Amino acid sequence: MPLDHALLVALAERPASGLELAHRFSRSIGYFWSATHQQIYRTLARMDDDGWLVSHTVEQQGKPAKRVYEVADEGHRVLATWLAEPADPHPLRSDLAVKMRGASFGDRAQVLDVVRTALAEHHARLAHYRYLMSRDYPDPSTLSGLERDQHLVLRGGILMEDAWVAWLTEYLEAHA
Amino acid sequence: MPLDHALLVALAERPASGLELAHRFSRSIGYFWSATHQQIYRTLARMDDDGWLVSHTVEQQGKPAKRVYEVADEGHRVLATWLAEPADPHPLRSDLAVKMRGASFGDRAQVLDVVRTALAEHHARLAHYRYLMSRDYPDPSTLSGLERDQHLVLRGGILMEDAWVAWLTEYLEAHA
DNA sequence: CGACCCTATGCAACGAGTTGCATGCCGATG
DNA sequence: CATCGGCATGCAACTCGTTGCATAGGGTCG
Repeated sequence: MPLDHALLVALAERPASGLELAHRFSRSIGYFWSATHQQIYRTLARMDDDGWLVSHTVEQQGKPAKRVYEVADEGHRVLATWLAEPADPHPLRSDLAVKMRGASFGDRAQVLDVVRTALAEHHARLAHYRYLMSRDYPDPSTLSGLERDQHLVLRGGILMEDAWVAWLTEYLEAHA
Repeated sequence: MPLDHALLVALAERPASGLELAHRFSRSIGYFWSATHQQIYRTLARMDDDGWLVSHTVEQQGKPAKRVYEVADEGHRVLATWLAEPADPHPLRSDLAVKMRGASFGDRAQVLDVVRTALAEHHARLAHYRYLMSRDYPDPSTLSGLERDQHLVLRGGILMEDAWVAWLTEYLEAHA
């Protein structure tokens, strides 16, 4: 599984410590890729062992020292190779879809509540993405390279959330 | 992870053997939820042990006997309870999104090829979903209960694939 | 009839992801 | 000053998912 590669991309964008990565993954990146700090620490240690990364400790004032990782030459090679490989798209894997499909085997009113809660969540995410979009990329036509790609991935998040909102809204209307 | 519950829904719709479920999961259901036969066999055995299912062997002509599972009372209780619980939506977990974001750290032309391949795949899925839609639900307004839910989930698949196609198309156009 | 594929089930081993907990230091709050 | 929360890292145990392989019967094609 390419948590390795997601971390390589994140570290290629900017070197960071384990906890900083955990924060990034629960913010901007994390809307597209989740990971706990455990997983991140373990994976960083392994990639360091394998020579994909180099690390050094950084002393801080008023905080414990942190271990900052950056991508080594070997890591850049691994990343470039992986980027050129075909990506197999895996399906939704969504609890909610299973619940919607199975609603007639339980209390339908309760399932509709679950769907309403999920819809509110997706609305909130969509609003947050739009906020990030206007804050970070007010003028998309001027972007290039890394920033353009980041912008386009955020754009994908918006399209996905739009689709979720449309879907759940349709579901609720059909059961109104 | 709710492979358990996905199987309960599938078996509540219609009792089946392990292999039949594996086939269903690689066809209609599998577009929204993938599972290998291994996983299915193991999970069925555990659910049977736990009393969620009852099973009996069915002799066949010209084929080995199969073990058909159906949902027991306990399984129906578990399913109804689970259906009423809130569902936490987890994010994309998409290799492709990571590759698009990291494209500037590799050979961009190759990444664009990867994206083109994925786009073709999503186009194909979309066409297949539309085919299933017109074949199985030619007149959606007349549906009710289970069939209506199945229809709405397929509809969700179409909306998701639409979003993917739009996203990848935008990405390719931005890098044209 | 031998090779091969399909049905049908399953074991074993591994890798990935989750959960709970532990450590140690610092700063702030009461 | 004692406690609590945040920073920073990590161990251990568990579950979930994947991969490779095994078995055993039957059908088909050259």
